[in-house]
Amino acid sequence: MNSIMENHQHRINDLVARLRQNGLRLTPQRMAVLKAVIGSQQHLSAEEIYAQVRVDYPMIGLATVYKTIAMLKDMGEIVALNFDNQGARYDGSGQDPHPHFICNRCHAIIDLDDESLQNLSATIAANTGYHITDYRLDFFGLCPNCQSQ
Amino acid sequence: MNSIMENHQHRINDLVARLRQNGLRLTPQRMAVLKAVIGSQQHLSAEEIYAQVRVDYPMIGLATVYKTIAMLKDMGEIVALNFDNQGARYDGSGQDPHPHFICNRCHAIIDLDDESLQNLSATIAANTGYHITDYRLDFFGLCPNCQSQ
DNA sequence: CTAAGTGCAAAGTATTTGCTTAGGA
DNA sequence: TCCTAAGCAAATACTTTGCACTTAG
Repeated sequence: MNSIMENHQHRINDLVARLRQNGLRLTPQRMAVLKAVIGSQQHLSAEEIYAQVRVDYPMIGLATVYKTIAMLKDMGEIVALNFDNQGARYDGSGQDPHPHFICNRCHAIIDLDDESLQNLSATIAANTGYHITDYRLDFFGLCPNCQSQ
Repeated sequence: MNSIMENHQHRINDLVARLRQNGLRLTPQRMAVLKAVIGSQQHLSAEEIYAQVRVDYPMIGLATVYKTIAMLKDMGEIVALNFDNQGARYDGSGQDPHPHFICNRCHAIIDLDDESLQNLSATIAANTGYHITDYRLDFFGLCPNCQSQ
């Protein structure tokens, strides 16, 4: 078992425990949505999650996907990424807040993790007096593949 | 005339020139929307712009406001800020891309301009090979006023 | 004069909600 | 058994579009 799978297994165990703690139920639909989101390096839309979950659970409704997404957001398992156009994409990487790069041509969303950004919030907070709890940073441009076309 | 007003006047002159260049018309509605957005340090929503413009132009339609906003976006005069909930807010500051701070309690949006962020894009671009043309950075937390409550 | 813009209403998206039935604990 | 969650459809919120009339250039 590789480290990514171990990490997923750990998160699933953790999720199960926290559902029980809060009197929430462990349903197949919830497991399926969680696995779809955290099992993908992509940043899926609600429709894409829906399509993927339907492979194994053809009876699931889109509303259930949205409700489960909302629950996972509340639990801090996933993060919604909204952009100016279209609907949200969901980041299930489980990492602390991190920047993203969005390619304007192929629309890929790539997780970034640059050391120089780790202290970003602290620096701003110190300079302004705001109490910062979270941030969102997106870069837009062309990925290497699209640059060469 | 103070520097803010001079700056506004300059932008309006510039806008008029560029409208002419592109065969677009200079209508009272367009002027009113532009003035509402750039004349406010706030980051207004479409509805707020609509309400403000209606003071002087009671006949204007919301669709016209949206169409004008779209035009001003295309011209680079204003920037749309989308968040996870509700509708977009518009930044008419005319500055290069800059970070924002959003208070989770009073929902104020404040323009930031920290020196240490100026070279952010360049640093990331150098480290990753992506060609970065733009960025969006939002900090979330509590403003000083809301911290004390 | 004439093409672009306005204003209205209708259509589109993305997401949420209400309600009845199903199914975990 | 009991109460939360699923599934469906209807509702909502924001924004865009189509079209006949108006108006800036």
